[in-house]
Amino acid sequence: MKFYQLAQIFSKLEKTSSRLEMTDILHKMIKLCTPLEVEKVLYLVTGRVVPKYVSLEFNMAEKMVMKSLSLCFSLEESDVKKLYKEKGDLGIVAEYLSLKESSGKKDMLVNEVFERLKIIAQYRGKESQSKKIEDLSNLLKTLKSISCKYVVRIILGTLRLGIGEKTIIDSLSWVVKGDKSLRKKIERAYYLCSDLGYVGRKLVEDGVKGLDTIVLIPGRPISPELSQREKSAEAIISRLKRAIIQPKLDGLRCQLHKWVEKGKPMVALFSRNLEVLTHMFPEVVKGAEMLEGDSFILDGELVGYREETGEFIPFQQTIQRRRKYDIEKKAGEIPVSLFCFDLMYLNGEDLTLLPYRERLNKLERLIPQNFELSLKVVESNEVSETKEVQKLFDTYVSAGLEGLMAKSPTSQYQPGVRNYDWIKLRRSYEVRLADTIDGVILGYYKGRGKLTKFGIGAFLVGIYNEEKDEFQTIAKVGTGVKEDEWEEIKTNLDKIKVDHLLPRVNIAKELMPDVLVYPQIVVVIRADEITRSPLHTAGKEGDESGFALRFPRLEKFNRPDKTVDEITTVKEIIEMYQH
DNA sequence: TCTGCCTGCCC
DNA sequence: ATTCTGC
DNA sequence: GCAGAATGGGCAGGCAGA
Repeated sequence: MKFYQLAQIFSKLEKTSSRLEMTDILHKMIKLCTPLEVEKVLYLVTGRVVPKYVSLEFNMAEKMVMKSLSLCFSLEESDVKKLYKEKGDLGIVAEYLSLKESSGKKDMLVNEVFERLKIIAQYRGKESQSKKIEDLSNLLKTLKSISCKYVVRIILGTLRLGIGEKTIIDSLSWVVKGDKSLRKKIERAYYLCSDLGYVGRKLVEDGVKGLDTIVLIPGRPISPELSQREKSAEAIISRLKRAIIQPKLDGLRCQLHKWVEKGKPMVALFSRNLEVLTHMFPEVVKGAEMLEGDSFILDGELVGYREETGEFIPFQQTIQRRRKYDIEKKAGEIPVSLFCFDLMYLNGEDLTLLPYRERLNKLERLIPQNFELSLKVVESNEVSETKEVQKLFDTYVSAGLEGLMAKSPTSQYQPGVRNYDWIKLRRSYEVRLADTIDGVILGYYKGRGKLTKFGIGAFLVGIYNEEKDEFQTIAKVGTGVKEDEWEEIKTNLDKIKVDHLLPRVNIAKELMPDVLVYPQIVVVIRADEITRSPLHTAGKEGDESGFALRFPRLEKFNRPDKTVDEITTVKEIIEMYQH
């Protein structure tokens, strides 16, 4: 298949909003491919050249791609940037620039483009940046304009077709069966092996029976089960009737594998997105080696934890353990434990099809209660009353935890699935507990993708520093805004546009908005937490860092009842932070 | 050798 | 991570 | 309710250029 054909199909998909229709287009496209092409196309549509558990990235994002476009089409970088701001999509910019160069462009095979992209991804070390830029530029010179659009988007990982893994899985079912009845089966195979290209190729080569060889193997990560959110204890009980309740810890999701190879115990750790974490947490690896049980796969949350005091360490510190160097040193400063909550495999047996209650029992037998080597089983309570859930929630929240997880005691472990078998209730979903601030808009940024048409995709929010008598930034906000609100915000802000940074407004250069405005419009911002910030200027004193909001979102645009004199102050933020 | 920019990956 | 939108 | 696509703060590490 020619890449050009693929690009045309992408173009058609992009114009389609009905998922049924997208599935139809996609499955017909797959039918046109040879098995090897299927494999490659499926990697490409997920913005990769290898399955996601293999760590080969393009290491090329918007800045690098802009450089490549400027080289390819002999433009100043500033002009490319201008076009990007205007069109909100570097793929569209590439297509536009390529179209202006009318000379006859060649067609390339999907396979060729795939190989060229793989080469680009593989460059590393000295001069790798310029090689990537040059290779992409050469590739774009060869391709037709519509192909340029999608090549650029593949590299950026934003194909924007409205097609994700789930839709691809449905399409694969259609390829084999003519309907979506195979979805569950394909989905399970995929989430067990985490290689969509392989699953696609196997299906096309051997049909459904091709999937039978895909089973749980210790050492190979599976996609973790995910949770839905709920807003109250009541909603949880109304969905689950009975639930196993656990504290929600603020760390990194981690899957632990242990197996035996050549008589030696092996251990591997994987992140939520199947990245290898093994070498970063030696204390957890040692713990797993000491544990009885030759082979198992378990699921848990890695979190900074001081055994002596029972104190949990904040996420901002725990995450510093995700590193390549100085591991032992950091391990001394920030010890972690893996708080386990599920067991998917034990001594040769796949446990995923057992009810959760049974998996949990086996887990509790595997890890002794007082096991001290950085491995613990998370506390569980099985309840059926709303007030029991509420009580546990209050307990966990007052202990400074994120909230709770509620799980159906009878559900299987469904890799990669996000449904109401697992429900999270976060501290911040409760209005009375969330941090809310009144801030003033200091400027806004152009939007990308589907927000391009509004000319705004985020805005910068400041609070007031009474000591320095200036506005300082505390968050960028780009979520919680409805489409008509985007329009309203843009209109309002454009009326108070200023063409230079005003005195008494303190913004770090990295956060400088595309459009600055007069500080006048007051907004209510909700957040989960106040954190120290290396970037935002709120409360910043010399070398001391400022403050920022964790997970900021718009609660209310334009509070006409409040004026700029009444917005949240740095002093108040510091009080909230210390609380 | 140091530093800033950029990217990828955690949440 | 949160949130919005079309189906 | 699902699936996808917008958007956030902030950490470490690689590379290029000073």
